[in-house]
Amino acid sequence: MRTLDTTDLRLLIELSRAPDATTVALAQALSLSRNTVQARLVRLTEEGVFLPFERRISLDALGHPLTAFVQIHVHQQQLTEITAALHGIPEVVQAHGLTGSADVLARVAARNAEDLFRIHSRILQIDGVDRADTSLAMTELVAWRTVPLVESLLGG
Amino acid sequence: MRTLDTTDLRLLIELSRAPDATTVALAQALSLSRNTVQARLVRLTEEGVFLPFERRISLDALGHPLTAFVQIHVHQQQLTEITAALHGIPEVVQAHGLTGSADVLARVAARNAEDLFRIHSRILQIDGVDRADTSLAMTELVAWRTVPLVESLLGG
DNA sequence: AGCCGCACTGAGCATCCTGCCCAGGCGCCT
DNA sequence: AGGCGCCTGGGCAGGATGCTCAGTGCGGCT
Repeated sequence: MRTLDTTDLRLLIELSRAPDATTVALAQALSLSRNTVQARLVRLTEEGVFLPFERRISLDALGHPLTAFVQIHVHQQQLTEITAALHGIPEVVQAHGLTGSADVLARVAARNAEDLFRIHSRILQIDGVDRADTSLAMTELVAWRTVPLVESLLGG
Repeated sequence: MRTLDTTDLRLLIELSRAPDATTVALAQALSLSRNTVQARLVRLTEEGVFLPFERRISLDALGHPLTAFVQIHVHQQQLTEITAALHGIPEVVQAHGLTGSADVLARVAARNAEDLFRIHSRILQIDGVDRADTSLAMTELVAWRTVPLVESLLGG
């Protein structure tokens, strides 16, 4: 993958500041020509720099204000089936396979405490799952951010 | 917060399918008038249904292909200062305060193994941090998704 | 030096979208 | 019946889009 240059990074920052800016607005914000911005946007898109729009949908707004992390201990041989089962639970918003012990960290969205309990049980019932420890997220101490990292790449 | 109705949810799904669709395109995709779609989009925006654009920036593309979860044990009295310190580390992409033991789950993006080690050390050096256990994410078994949850709300 | 490739620029043009307005229809609740 | 909220269809000016093309500046290559 090509390394993003300064122009790309500045474009990303400006886009974060004004997600709905027109190409023209972006161009004059960065003191570039419209053609350049347009070409960059196309290239960034083709390179997969932009993750799916899904990521911008608020779980809060969907009536699922609770976030929980479920640490799942599994029989590694059945990881494929377990992954498929997790896909079948819409409240499982994301899941990662971790190093070390054979376990999975799943991120779950729930309506309330009992809803969370229900989902937890459902995960436990998956074949090959040994144990599941749920931790409820109280506060988002650091809200998802990428801009600081982008800025650090700019040599800020 | 108002509960999203069927039209809102369908709009979110269509937006996920075609993030750059024009209002006109969305309107005919949902068999609605342009005015309706426009009004809905404004309302959804005002209600904060759309999270910041930042969330769509790929950490991979930024040259940080490694994702790690750092479980941080802290002195709860100093949580405010610790949070500020975490904000000072650009590689800390997100952090949650968890229930139970007094700890924080931070999500970290790193260039490579040594970079991760460096960040880990930097977290450890924060005043008030007792311990920090890093788990490297090998695979994203379930990539971030919200659409299944939206669909389940539609009664699918 | 001379040449090439690459990226950016500025201009132009037809088409389409946007943001805004208004009048009217329909279902729902009081 | 009347009022309210929401959707529709129409209209309109201004602006954005997608595309093309010629020109320019810069670095690398021979």
